[in-house]
Amino acid sequence: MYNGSFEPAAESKPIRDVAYERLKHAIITGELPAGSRIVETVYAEQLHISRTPLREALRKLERDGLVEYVLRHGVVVRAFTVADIEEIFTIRNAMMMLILPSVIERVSDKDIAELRVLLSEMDVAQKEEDCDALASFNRAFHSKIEHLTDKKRILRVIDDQEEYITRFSAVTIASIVRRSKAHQEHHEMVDLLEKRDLEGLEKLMSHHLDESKMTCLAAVANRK
Amino acid sequence: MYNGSFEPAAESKPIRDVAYERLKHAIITGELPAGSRIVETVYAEQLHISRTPLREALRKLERDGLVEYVLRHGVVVRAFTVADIEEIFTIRNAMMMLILPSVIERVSDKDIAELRVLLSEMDVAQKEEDCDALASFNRAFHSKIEHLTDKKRILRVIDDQEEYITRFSAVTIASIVRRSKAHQEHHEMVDLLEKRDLEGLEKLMSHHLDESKMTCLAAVANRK
DNA sequence: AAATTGTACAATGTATCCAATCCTGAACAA
DNA sequence: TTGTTCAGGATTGGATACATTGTACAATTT
Repeated sequence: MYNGSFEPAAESKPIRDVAYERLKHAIITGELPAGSRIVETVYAEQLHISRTPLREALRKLERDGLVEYVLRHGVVVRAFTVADIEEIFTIRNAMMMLILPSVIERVSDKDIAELRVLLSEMDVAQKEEDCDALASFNRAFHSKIEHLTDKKRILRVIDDQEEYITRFSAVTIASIVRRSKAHQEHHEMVDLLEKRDLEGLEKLMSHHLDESKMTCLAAVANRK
Repeated sequence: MYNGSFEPAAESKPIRDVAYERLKHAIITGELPAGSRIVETVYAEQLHISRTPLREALRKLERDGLVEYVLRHGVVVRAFTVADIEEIFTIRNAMMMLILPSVIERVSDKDIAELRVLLSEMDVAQKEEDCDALASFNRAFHSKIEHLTDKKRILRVIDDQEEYITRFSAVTIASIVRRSKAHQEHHEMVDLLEKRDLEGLEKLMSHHLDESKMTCLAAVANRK
């Protein structure tokens, strides 16, 4: 079936994965707010696919914990409480501490150079107050550092948790004060990485994540 | 469709979840060893269901990380390396440390009494060298302690990781020396819980998990 | 008016069908 | 023997059809 897009063939992945990513993105960005009911027929039609692949996507989201399945009632987007955010950052912080030694051990000069390139791009976004770009660079920056580890399973836990809070990243970055402080800390992180200073990096990263948590909690509390 | 069983109605959950649990169990117990290919039609027929719910079950297993999906080739049961086991125990240990304070805080006298009942059942299994029973009691014991926390997300991470190692629990328990030592430690744990001794419990639990990891690693290494 | 029952519609649960792709192996040529 | 091609079966990907369940609301009864 022709879906109206101009993807140049390839069609490298199953349509269910496309649906999965679309829905996940919609949930993470808040386009589909907590409590939204996802009716199979509606979204199948909207994505121009049949119910079968859509349902497979929903099963994945279910295991991700992003949606909740109610027996014979379909799936509903799950809500996040303050306690959830607390836990997510707690997990993320603890896991980060577990991988940092391997990150320090494995980081190459090339990696550091690449991180500095990213930083310079972030400098621009920071100066221009382009929050969207900053949010995406932010994520790329942290992701790049995390992926220096060889601990694949721990990394996966971190990635999973980060996915949950991506929906709040725009909110977090909106705080001008925090934004400039965080930006500075990113520079410091690369410096510490270059010096292979594990202890310093542990302290800074832990602090960085704590601050991020605080801003996130404050932002979410304000929402109400 | 009538499936030949005598379940007295209820039929509380979708057939896809039954398939999911069956397959998960088969993978965890090793009935489906690493590398096994799961052909949809074969297992659909075997479980007397159609491919649709089976595929939904596979998508869940995929997100669990228990099987790997190969494009247009279906799913294959994933293998566990020594590094995987290392990481799983590392994660489990770190997460356990995060929830223990809340466990100590929330444990009631009733909980302790129930744990002591479990312990006495384990005494019997230990004396009779009933390894199967012991393995299942073991899991119940740890599960009960962990579920005393109110940190649902951290608990979920722990549960996820434990699922992965359940397939090795029988192997771990087979070691007579470790078995009796572990049994003793379980008694000590309840004592420390009763005394609300957080620090002592942290130390013991961490040690307990480390020993468990060692035994597990040794057993897996021997396999080769 | 309140409660209850009946009925139609809407949504999920499951099965089946068709299409696209991949793998295998036989046939054949170099 | 070795490589190549092509036919056919096996298997996944996706769409559709059918079955079951739940819900809302109207009609009816008390």
